[in-house]
Amino acid sequence: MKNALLKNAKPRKAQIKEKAGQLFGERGYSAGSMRQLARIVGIEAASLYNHYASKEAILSEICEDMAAQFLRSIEPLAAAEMRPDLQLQKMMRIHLDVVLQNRYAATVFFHEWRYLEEPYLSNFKEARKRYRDIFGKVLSRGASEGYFAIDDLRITLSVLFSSMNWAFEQSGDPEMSAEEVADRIYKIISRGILTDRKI
Amino acid sequence: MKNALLKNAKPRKAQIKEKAGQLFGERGYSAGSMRQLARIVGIEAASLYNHYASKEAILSEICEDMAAQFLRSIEPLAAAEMRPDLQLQKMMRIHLDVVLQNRYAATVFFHEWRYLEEPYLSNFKEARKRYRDIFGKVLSRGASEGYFAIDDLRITLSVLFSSMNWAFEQSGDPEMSAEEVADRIYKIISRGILTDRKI
DNA sequence: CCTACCGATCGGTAGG
DNA sequence: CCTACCGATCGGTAGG
Repeated sequence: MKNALLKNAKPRKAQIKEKAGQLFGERGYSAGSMRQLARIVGIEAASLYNHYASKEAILSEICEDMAAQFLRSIEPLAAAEMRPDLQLQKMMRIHLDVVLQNRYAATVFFHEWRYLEEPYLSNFKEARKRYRDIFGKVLSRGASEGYFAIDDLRITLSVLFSSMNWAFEQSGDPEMSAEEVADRIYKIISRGILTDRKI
Repeated sequence: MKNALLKNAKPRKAQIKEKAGQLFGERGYSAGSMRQLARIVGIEAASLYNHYASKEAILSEICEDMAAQFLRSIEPLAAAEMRPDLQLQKMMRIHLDVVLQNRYAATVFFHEWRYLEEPYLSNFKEARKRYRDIFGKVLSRGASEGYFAIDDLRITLSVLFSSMNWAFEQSGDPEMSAEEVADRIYKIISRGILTDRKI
């Protein structure tokens, strides 16, 4: 009986969230209206408010979901003991896998988080920092163990995440798997594009 | 006499464009209204339309300006004959210099161009492609001359531009010069972060 | 989940 | 460059 109630309530809410991710990802949070969202979902605009208290509540849930999924996916691997270069490569594969499997929500997560208000904004930034620090820790350990030469951790992290988060931005359809893309980016960042040839 | 007329007309229009870059960069194009812009400039909203025909006209001019400045800045260097690795490094310095000297407009250029409508959108994309191809050509030449090892040009360009265009995103104030940042990114992309140590 | 509706704000225009 | 104003649309609420 409780199940029956949830069965009616949950899919609609999840559907709203999914379509909102699509709408906000394609048009942007500000430009995508609740009426447009309602039309996509197939209900009236007012009915959206039976599932979410506000437009921002939808955005914050999308961002929180993505933050949780990124963290949940990376944590087992972050705790593993392995060579830092191999660990970094695997973490990049996982990160890009999460991005590719949530392309719309990930776009919102990367682009639209700035429309969050407090306290959502601080929560978001904190989760993002925690995630970033997990990668930072691997880089630091790799440096102290002699695997990595890192001049500036902040810039290295910036290059790492920029490369990963915008890898699927331009192309409409991904011709490559997340793993392929991850490995190609990993190769560039780990070995560089210079050959050994010296002139 | 003609000068006197221009002297009154031009600064106000340039001021609107500058403040619009700031507004659209900070709040986003959709969320930044013409009334907010008017207030920042210090005139009434209706008066903005004496200088620009529409909100989108302001956005398109900001984007066109940036596209022109990027192209104009890089072209002399792109035509020079020099070692491709050194050429790439210098081009990265120039690119980041343009970004840093136009932080707001560059933010709009990177984030808000998608709100352009035709024909502005196609013009924008074409200019961006031309600029991208200039870097692509240097990479290709470097590869064919044995300086670079490039598995996938599209991904390499994506890593290159993502790294550069989001380098100043997180930090409020830039503690580093454009040249310093460019050189650090260049080092990562050219030599990688791996040491030569083999296990 | 819908109908009916709210005040606020939007981009933009007329006319001076 | 301003006052005065337009229709459209916004996020959201009341009440059932």
